[in-house]
Amino acid sequence: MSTHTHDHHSALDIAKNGMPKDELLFDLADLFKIFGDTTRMKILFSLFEEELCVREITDLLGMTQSAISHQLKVLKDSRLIGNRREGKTIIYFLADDHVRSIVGQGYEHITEGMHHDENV
Amino acid sequence: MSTHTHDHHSALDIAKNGMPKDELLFDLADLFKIFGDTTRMKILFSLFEEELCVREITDLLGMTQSAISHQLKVLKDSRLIGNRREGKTIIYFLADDHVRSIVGQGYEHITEGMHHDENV
DNA sequence: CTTTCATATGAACCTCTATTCATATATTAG
DNA sequence: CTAATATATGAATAGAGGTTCATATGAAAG
Repeated sequence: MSTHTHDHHSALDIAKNGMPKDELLFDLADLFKIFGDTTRMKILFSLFEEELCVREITDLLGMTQSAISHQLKVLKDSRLIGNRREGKTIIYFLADDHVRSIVGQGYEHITEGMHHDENV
Repeated sequence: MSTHTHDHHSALDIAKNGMPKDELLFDLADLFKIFGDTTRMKILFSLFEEELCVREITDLLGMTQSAISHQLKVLKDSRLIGNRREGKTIIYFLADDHVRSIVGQGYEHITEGMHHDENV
């Protein structure tokens, strides 16, 4: 499927190689769409600290169990989180460190803007 | 609750200090929402290479000038891009390197996933 | 088995947002 | 001044996505 010649190219190479295929752009936008929702962001922040079952996340966010489950599915489909069963409960956890990296970069962008003046 | 002993100082500390204020979460989600659109992602990729005026971006993406201008405004309001006037044309450019970092992390997450089995 | 607890899921509803269309603003040329 | 070019913007439309409601699935207890 992929005819690329990269083994592990730094992320910045995407800039040098011109416009990537539409499919990649679509996938990228799709990934960031996941982060672009307050509920999902709260879930991710919750899981930054520790693994949690659905009930715990539901209580933490003060939302309905259904809404949480729906968003957990979205997050899991994007492989940002994983889960395992323990008896009747299901435990969710962060899948990898990209979540922390991505959110961290976003955090920096936002907080840096706070020190500057708005010259628009 | 928190039984972790991690000790990094960086933006990732946000993970340790518990759930941040709702306002920050909202701002973060809002920032990522910007990246969660194919048109805006294409614009950003275009600007990875070089500064471009509105007409050039419009031609590159093959969309209407109005649609592009609307999205350029969204990107500029989020301070992801900047612009300057040169005669009648207005040149747009990336505002800082957070854009590259954030998109790069997302790119890595996606491409790494390609080596694994796809279970959706 | 049936019941209870924990989570998942499909459908409907509603809000949000990206595009289009028409028009406005700004700069330069004549 | 008017005309032409380049970009911006407001309103309306249409589609996507998040929450709710009702229900289904799955595991353990009685």
